[in-house]
Amino acid sequence: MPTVSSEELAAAAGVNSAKLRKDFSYLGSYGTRGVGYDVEYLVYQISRELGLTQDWPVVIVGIGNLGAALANYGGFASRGFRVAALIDADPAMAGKPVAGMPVQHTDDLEKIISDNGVSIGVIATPAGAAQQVCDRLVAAGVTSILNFAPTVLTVPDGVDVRKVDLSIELQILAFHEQRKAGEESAADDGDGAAEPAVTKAQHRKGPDGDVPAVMPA
Amino acid sequence: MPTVSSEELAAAAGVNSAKLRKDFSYLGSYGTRGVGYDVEYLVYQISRELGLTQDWPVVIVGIGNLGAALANYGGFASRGFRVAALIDADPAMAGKPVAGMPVQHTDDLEKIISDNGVSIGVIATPAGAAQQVCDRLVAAGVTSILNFAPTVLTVPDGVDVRKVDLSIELQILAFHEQRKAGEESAADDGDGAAEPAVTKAQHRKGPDGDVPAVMPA
DNA sequence: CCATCTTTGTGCACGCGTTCACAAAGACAT
DNA sequence: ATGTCTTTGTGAACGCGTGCACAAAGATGG
Repeated sequence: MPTVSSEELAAAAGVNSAKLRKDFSYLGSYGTRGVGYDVEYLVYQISRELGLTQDWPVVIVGIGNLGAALANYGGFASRGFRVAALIDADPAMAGKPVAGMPVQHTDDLEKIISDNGVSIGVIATPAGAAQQVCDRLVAAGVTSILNFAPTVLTVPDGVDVRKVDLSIELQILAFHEQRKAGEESAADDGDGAAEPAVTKAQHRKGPDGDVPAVMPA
Repeated sequence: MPTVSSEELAAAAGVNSAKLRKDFSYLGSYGTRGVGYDVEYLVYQISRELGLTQDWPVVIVGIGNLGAALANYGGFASRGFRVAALIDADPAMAGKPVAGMPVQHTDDLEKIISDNGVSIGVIATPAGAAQQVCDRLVAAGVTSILNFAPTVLTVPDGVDVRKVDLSIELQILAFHEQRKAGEESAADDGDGAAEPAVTKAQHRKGPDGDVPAVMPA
């Protein structure tokens, strides 16, 4: 029986082994003292807790470049997601195959949701259409929405929304890039993690008090 | 002079006003006691600290659906990013316009990076090509990489990498969805934030000890 | 010029998550 | 069976971030 110790896993993941053990204990993944964790059992338990063993039908609304990219994305299937339908408002798109699947028209949205028992919807429409699409998804029974449109969606209680802003990650990189350029000496640890600008305030109200210490010249 | 108080901003953002004031103090954004913060000055300071006032030329490598979607994404320009070039390995793509810009061939990658002074690269290639592209970007002088390919990239010290996994957000939604379905009674607070599975361990090593309390039946 | 009022900036305390450290548990050898 | 060795599971301590509460600062009015 192949096993791993919390120490090995922690080293591989770069975290503290005690924390890892405590986290596992929350999931009830009992290991064997003196041996470690049964790999296969552990994988199964974590997969199950994360919902990876379940089949999640999703619909993608808005089949532009992004929608098509999502439809083709291989990572979904392996995580338990199944693209049940592609929906677009453009009549010219209807029937056209994308990722080996015909695009359906927005008119049939409610029927598609209901027929496939979809509870998760992905919105990849332009900003202007997002709220309207969202409302229809919710009305049709969708209770979780992943929003790629640059709009903040309003939803009733009980519906989860997560917004993906493709430029935020880029901004974080630019932020670090700026700091690299600003202070050539004080080297960044470069672990890629977002970190607070300064650890301790360094306020001076003196002559040049309007240029805070943390700012690049 | 239009101003805002920390109290107003905190209410709008849904956070504690003291925390907001403390955060601002780290940036050196001095407000005026009895009045609040000068809106214009505040916006400028935060923009500057975040690097929004700077011009960041970026290249996008891999102009498939996702690359094209990124090239067309409007959110970049408004955040200080400028798409300096689109690069693809397919000779058939070369010269073809995407988002009003001709796609260039991978052969010219190094020259493009250097000519435009690019320090941030976006990888939207298939998984197989990502590491190779990454190596060339780094060798050409790129020090920050945004990776959309489903691979973990290896880079030398001093280079920042951020990986965007489009299915992670979906997985978080599915996780909550699963919990909604599992325990109809114990209602989720529905704030959309990721939260720990349980707040306190509830271990029992009894007869049915292999079914942890947090697991759905 | 003084009093009053508003809002900032921050010391301090609280609470939560992480880490330490160890007892308990099981494997394995003798 | 008994002892030793390894690794888990977890109580307790530590550290850090958040929130409270208040003194300081400046505006505003009499």
